[in-house]
Amino acid sequence: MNNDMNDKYNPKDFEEEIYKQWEESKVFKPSMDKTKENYCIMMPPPNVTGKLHMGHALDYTLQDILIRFKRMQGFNTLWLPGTDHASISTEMKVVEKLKSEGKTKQDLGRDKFLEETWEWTRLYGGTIEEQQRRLGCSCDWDRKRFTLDEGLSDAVLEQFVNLYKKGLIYKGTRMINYCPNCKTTISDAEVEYKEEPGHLWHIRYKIKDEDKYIIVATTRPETMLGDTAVAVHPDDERYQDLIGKTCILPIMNKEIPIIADDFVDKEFGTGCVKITPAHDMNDYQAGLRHNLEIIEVFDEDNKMGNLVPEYKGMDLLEARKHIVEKLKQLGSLLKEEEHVHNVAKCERCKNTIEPKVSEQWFVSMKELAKRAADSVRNGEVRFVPKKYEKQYFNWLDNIQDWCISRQLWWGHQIPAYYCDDCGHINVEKTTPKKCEKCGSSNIHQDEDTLDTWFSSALWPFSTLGWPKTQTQDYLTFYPTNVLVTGFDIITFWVSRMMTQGLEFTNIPPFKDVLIHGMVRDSQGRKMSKTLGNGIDPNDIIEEYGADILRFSLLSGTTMGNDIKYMPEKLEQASNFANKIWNAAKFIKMNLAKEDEIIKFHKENFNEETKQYNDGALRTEDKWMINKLNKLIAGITRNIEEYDLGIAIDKLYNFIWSEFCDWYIEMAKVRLYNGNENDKLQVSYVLDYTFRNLLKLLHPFMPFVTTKIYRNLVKYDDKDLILTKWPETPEKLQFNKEEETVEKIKEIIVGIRNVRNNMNIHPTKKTKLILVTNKYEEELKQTEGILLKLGFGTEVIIQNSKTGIPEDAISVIADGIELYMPLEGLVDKKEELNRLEGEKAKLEAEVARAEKMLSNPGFVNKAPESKVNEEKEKLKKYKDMLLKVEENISKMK
RNA sequence: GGUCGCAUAGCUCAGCUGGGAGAGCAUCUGCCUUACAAGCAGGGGGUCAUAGGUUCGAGCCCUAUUGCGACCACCA
Repeated sequence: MNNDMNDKYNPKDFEEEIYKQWEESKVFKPSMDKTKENYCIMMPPPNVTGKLHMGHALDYTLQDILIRFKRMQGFNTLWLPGTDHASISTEMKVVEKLKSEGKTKQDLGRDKFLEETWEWTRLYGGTIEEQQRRLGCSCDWDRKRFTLDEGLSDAVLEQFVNLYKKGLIYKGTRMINYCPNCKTTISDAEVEYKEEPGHLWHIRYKIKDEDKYIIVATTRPETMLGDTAVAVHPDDERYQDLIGKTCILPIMNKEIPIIADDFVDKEFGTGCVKITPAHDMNDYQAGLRHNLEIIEVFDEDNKMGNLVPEYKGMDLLEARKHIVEKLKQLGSLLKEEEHVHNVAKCERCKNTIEPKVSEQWFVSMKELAKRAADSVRNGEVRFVPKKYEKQYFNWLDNIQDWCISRQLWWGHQIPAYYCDDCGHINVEKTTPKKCEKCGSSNIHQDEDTLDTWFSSALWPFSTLGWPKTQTQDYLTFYPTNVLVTGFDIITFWVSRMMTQGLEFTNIPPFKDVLIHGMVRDSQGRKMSKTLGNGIDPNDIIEEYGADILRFSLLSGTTMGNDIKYMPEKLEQASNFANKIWNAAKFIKMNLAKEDEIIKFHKENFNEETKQYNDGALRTEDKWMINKLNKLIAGITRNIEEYDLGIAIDKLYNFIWSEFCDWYIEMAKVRLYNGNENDKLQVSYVLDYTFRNLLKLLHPFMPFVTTKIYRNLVKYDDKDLILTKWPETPEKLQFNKEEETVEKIKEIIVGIRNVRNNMNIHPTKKTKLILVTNKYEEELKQTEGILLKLGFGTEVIIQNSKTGIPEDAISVIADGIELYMPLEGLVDKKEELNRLEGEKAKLEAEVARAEKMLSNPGFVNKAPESKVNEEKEKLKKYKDMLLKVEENISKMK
């Protein structure tokens, strides 16, 4: 046994060291044992330059628990880590850095910029990996992947070329979301909407050749320069006479048509909408329907264009002021009212999105999406919890084509090559020498790169070698077993892995999708940089240790619900770790010799029948083992069903209450009585039970359990991480002994209760006189326990109440009466009070049971077992009530 | 606007297919009992949001209402 457990629980002493040992001894790697079932999880790749935050910590903890559990169960497990190149955010960071040096990315040129960015990722890229190690992640670092590494880039090219040749990728002119700050297009999924206060301006446009006006309402008057129509609802009685006429656009003094289109909401504003097809999604669609001209008001840099020279180059908000002023002067502005509206924002940088008409690359999603949705609908893939299916279906059923081209350099450059002579687009994995159509060698590659999620979508199989499908890893681990991620990423990532996985491998990339909630602060707010309310998991690991962080993230949570992060949980977790630590110290200190314990096991446990020899164990040992077996079955089922919060709380309560508070206390009787055989026997069970509890707890708190496990009896050389997950032999059942000890516990609690009530000091001990006709044998076997835990000087078991002093304090249990003679110390009045209280409780119980049993509905319709249960309770409580009443009358 | 979720002890939350309301923290009382005062023992505290319904029986199932939250769509 190691000799290093004398101090207090201090995770700093061993967490990093243990992790290093694990990593060096390669225990995280799959066994590749072909006789075993495979189990694989792909770690959602964090941004390469990211830092570990609470959401990650939760995500990785859940995965690590599942992986460690399956590994212990003997599966051939792979947990594959890696990072994502995160095109926009990484590029933005490098652009920022250049800016601080007074440079732009154009100054450097593409190649130089990419070099710079690689350098940047090398500089900041290792941070999160180190933090994952600190957290205890048991992933196979040798298989680590990066979305821009060679293999994954090849997979991306394969994907693009393949989809293009099938016609599922196309280049087209559409209205897309453009972020003026990131200077790139983004997909629908990357847009979020935020309510913002603004204004609604009512502007009148004169009807041509008439002395009438049509009034439109707009939140963006600066776009009016590009208006090419005014629309009303076709059924709107107010404007029937105007449909088909034209009106004069103020400032531009241009004639534009008044059209009817049913996208117009009659109720909103004036019921008339100005149509600016170049700068609004709906207007664009209307423009297409009515064949309207598309006039761009803004230039490339999102400044005012040259429609009105006076405004050229102006910032948009600046121009808005000028235009509103101008409209006032012209008498065209009728009203300006406060108006709260939803504004599209860039998910990455929070800047306002500018809808823009532009030529981009798209993935045609309809068919792909249908297949992805169906495979969840038909049960091939299961969401846990199920409620998140809705979100998934909602997205896929209403999907738009996916804009995948980005005006960025950091990422996979689009493998499309344009012929400068004939204009043909060549799409190939490698740079073509000649145009496939005209043979010209004047060709150039598309400047744009692909959406980051285009490569992430392949993660479950590109990491295993795809498009090479004959590799051992691919054949062994694909499809993966479970994807663990937050609900916020279902649309971005889960749905895309599903569509691409099904398209390219014909199998869903995972069987289960485990969705967890968000980690919020103690007031339920999102953790954010601007609020400054974020809790840094690295600080917690530093101060409390990884086990504590892991426990605190799981205890008292339900899968899929948000987690309010309470700092108090850290205290609870620390206390728990400390409790286990102390229990370990106690066991280590008092245990019989190791070789004797091993010998005891060999001599008394039959490996074939999985049973103990008669007499090998005492009643309380059997109670402990029986309860342990039930726990093992429960925890195993909980983990398999992803009820990890329930599992850890069960373990907490079991270890603390059943094992520490009861069994260890009972064990002291035999440890301290000077009998070597007793000591050996109880040592064996202490070690056996604790060893199994550590196994159950290991996936949740891997470090402290490993540290302690190394101090227990060594049956073999296996470290805890590789030991076999406990099983529950069906034959090893001690239900009767369990019942007996529960009965003893009931008596002991009764004794403590009474003593506490009467303020009897622990040093004042009493005779314990037990009256029973039912449990004589059981009580004899457990005398020692009663004596120690019941503060007894002597245990006397008898069949009748003869010889018991009248003023003895009584504890009445079902089938057992206990009397404690306390000569003179008893306050008769107090005791009578207490007994009256007991009596009232029992009377209530009797009344309740009688009421149920006198209800013909219950007796006739409830299951027989329930009725019998109630009958037994009634009998029991009536019996106890009788005894209490007897004692009351005796006292009086 | 559409969809979904949540409402249980002072606080944070559990509560499996309906069968006597639980945990942690906080609080109160008594204990330095040879693993642990980061502890031990005991106690108090809940018309399970509201109103109906189904049922012999509802925290749990159904309907409506109220309050909170999330996602999607988006109204110029």
